[in-house]
Amino acid sequence: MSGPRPFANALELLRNAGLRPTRQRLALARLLFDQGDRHVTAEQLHAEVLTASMPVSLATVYNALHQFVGAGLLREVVVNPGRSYFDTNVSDHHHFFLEDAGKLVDIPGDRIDVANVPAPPAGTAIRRVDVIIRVEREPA
Amino acid sequence: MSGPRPFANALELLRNAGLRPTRQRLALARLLFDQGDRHVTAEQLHAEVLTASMPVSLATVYNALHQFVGAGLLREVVVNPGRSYFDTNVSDHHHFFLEDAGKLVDIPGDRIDVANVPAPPAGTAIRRVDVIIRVEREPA
DNA sequence: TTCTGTTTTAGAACTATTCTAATCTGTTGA
DNA sequence: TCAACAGATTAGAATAGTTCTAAAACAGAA
Ligand SMILES: [Mn+2]
Ligand SMILES: [Mn+2]
Ligand SMILES: [Zn+2]
Ligand SMILES: [Zn+2]
Repeated sequence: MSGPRPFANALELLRNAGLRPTRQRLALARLLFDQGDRHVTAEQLHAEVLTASMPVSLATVYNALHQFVGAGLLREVVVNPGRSYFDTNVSDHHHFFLEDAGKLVDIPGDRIDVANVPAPPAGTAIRRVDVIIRVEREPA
Repeated sequence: MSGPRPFANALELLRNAGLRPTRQRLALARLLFDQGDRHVTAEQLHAEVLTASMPVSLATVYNALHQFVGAGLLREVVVNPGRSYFDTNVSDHHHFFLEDAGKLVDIPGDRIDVANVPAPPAGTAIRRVDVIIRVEREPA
């Protein structure tokens, strides 16, 4: 019956991940995980945390993002050269990429079938399958 | 019965694309299109053209690559943040990405079925569907 | 508290790419 | 044949995103 308990969640999240719950990491974790699924860039998150009047350096934002990826709390999505997106949805799913707006939109994993995938090259194993559907503003 | 005629092909290719057949563009087109399908980075291609003792500036390599993409002779493949690959195979196909080696391997378009693709967000149209299968060296 | 290893930080460094503006070249048509 | 001119090339500077460095701050243990 009680609502979400943001602070406790972030604290637990970091503890579980074996990361010291510093002020900076708590602030970033709350911004990332207290809302629904998100796709953010490092600079976006940095701007957000400053706006929330919790100054965190950009280096710390990058450090935290990579630690969160390493802990399986985030995944990195590559759609654009020269800019990474970090995705709070770590379940099996795919993406629309709205090129004009630079926005990612989730496609649930079970809404797409990737069938007949050939065997990977000798000596390699599949780590992940990414389907990116690039969409553009519809011609009028 | 005659073998391939590289020079004539590159010349024709550029003419068809509405691009002046300069020495630099001819050299780059030959390197790109006279062999089978290729996936190169700008720096790789630059190194190749220098080795072929045809000095071309890096700026020109980038200019030409983008012009070739615009003309539909190449497609850009994004798998890594901070580095673009250019693909001479412009037919409908997908990729294995060997993360350890930084190499792309083609998967013919008809070898993969992407089914049940949901409708794109309102006001947008699908431009392209990219399937990237990330593989890693198999654990021994 | 004090201590110790971890984290944060400002700013420098780095990498891939793009830009600038001066020079050069391919093409055209007199 | 050769100006003339638009288009192409170039070296080097600039930019953008990210990573690195090494010094200061901090969290947690004792
Ligand atoms: Mn990264
Ligand atoms: Mn590009
Ligand atoms: Zn997602
Ligand atoms: Zn390819």
